[in-house]
Amino acid sequence: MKTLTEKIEEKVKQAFEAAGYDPGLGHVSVSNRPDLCEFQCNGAMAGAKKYHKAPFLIADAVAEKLAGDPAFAKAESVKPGFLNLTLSPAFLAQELNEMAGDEKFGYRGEDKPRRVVVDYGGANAAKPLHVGHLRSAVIGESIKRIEKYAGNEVTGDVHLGDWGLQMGLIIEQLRDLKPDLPYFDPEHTGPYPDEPPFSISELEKIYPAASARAKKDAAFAARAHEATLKLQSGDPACTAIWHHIMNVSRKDLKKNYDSLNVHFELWKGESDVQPIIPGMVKDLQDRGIAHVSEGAVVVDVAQDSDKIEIPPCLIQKSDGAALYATSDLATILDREEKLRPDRYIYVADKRQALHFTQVFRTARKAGFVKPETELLYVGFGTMNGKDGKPFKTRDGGVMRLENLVADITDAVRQKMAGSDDLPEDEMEATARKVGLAALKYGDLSNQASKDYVFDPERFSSFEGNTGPYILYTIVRINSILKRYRSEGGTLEKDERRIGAPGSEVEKDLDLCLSRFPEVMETARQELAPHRICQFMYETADAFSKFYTHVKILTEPDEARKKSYLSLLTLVRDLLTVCTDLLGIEVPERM
RNA sequence: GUGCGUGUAGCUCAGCGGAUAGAGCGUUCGCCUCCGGAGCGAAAGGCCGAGGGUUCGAUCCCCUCCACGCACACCA
Repeated sequence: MKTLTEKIEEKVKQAFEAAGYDPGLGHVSVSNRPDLCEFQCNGAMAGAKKYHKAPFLIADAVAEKLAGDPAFAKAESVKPGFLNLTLSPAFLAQELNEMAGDEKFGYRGEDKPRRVVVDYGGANAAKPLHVGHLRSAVIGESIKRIEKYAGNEVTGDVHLGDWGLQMGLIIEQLRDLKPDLPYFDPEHTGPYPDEPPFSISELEKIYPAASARAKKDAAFAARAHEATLKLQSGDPACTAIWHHIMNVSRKDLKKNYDSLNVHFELWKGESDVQPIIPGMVKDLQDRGIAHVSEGAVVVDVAQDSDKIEIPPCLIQKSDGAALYATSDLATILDREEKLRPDRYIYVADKRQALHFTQVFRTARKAGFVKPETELLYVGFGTMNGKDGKPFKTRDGGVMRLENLVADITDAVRQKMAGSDDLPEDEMEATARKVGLAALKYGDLSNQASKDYVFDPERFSSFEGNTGPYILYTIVRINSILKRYRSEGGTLEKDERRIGAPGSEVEKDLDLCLSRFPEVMETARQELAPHRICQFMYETADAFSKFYTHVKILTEPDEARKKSYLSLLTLVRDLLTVCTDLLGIEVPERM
């Protein structure tokens, strides 16, 4: 179905035309003076010059044409040449009923379904998730859900960092810790054990220790480098260890992402694409797209239209090793073969902007993707502490993601202590859900591209524009609906009918809800979850005002009561859809 | 140095060509015999970083400058 603004705009354009003016002037937007009207059109002022006429004369003529339309309670021309539109209550109610009856509440979704790959998460094998991974996971998951809701066929790929020097570091550190393992016995023949030689907690200690050691101990660093090369050339012992690292690590990462309610369709990694790299590099050189420069293989990606100089994309080091860009390019080839995406979305730290420009240009230049394939990059800002600097633990270290979640869950649990008497286990599960909501909403309500200040106290507050407050609103509505049913009331789908608003607060709530399809439209186009957050808060706010001013369950007029309850149902449904789009779960009670 | 990004209320952030620039927190006043007060009503608080320009109209577009952040081939 068409969005409300589109429907109104259509009418206004017709009116412009009927009055003898260019219908293109009839652009309509939500009023920025809600005290005066609900929608506005400023086209008369834009057209004043063209027609050599005072703008208010044009607006007057258009308003006159709109006068008889039952959709409007008022269509008036004001001062310099504004066209102020107020909907008739019946028209507004009709709009809401159409929305309520629609599967996606009036959101059309994408005109034709696309195949979309979302590359997010970006975890590294053998390293615990830390705060740096939070944004990619949370934003990526939300974008993925938004794309799905738009009707697209979406694949999320965690794209693990599983092939770098870290593997060599772990192998060599393990050699020193457990020299008796068969992997380090040069005499060993036959298969290696199936059991991993370490647990996840051991593995998590091995890596940081090795990494720190390599910085001081040049000999150790050289060994690690050597081991990495051996792994990359297929050495059986190194490969066996690598498989253990991957199995242990992947299992743990999956568990951690699951607990964040972040799920990937694919668990690919850089290693998957290694076999096709040599062929790809050769192909690029053969076709003259890549060339050797200072010993390295590069692709020139500068374009004439550039105002600045974009440095060439480096795809092979002078020692022959592949790089970040190389594996990203090979991954594109791989995805083209297996998934044929119409749209690629990369969710990564905004400091990687140049890298993605280079990769995208190379992919296009080499013809790896079709010209119409969209290559998109969502660069997100840093999560800062209250001091405005990147978020750290108290002693200056990197905070593990699970500790961060635990902290915010604690904060939530404390605030919930005085509320409902929930049984212990439900309390725990609820605190967890609310905590995650606090964390995710706190993140997603900011524009992704900007840095933001992480303030657990503020995010976990149950007041104001926060995740917990949104959840509270949903839970509260559910509680009212439940109460109504427990008192014998019924509200089957065919009984639901939202009536014309009978008060200002009700009308405001109606108008707010009616914007959902447009909000979704912009959220998808801009890949901007914060638009959804904004909608949610406005809705929750409008609901609270409505709720305090209108008695619902004690309303004597039965039809009106059902109308209120139908409206509440729609509020609840829309908010629930939105929480789901953000990857937030709603508890039963809180 | 070159380029990109950011600068909006005390703090955290929306808005980004229109009429009186919004919200949350914080502050100050009101409102709990009432469907979950985790709320509602009100007040105070802004040369929208500075200066030019384009426009009937600029927080928004263009130019210059200032401040901060970030990136600039063999890390990912």
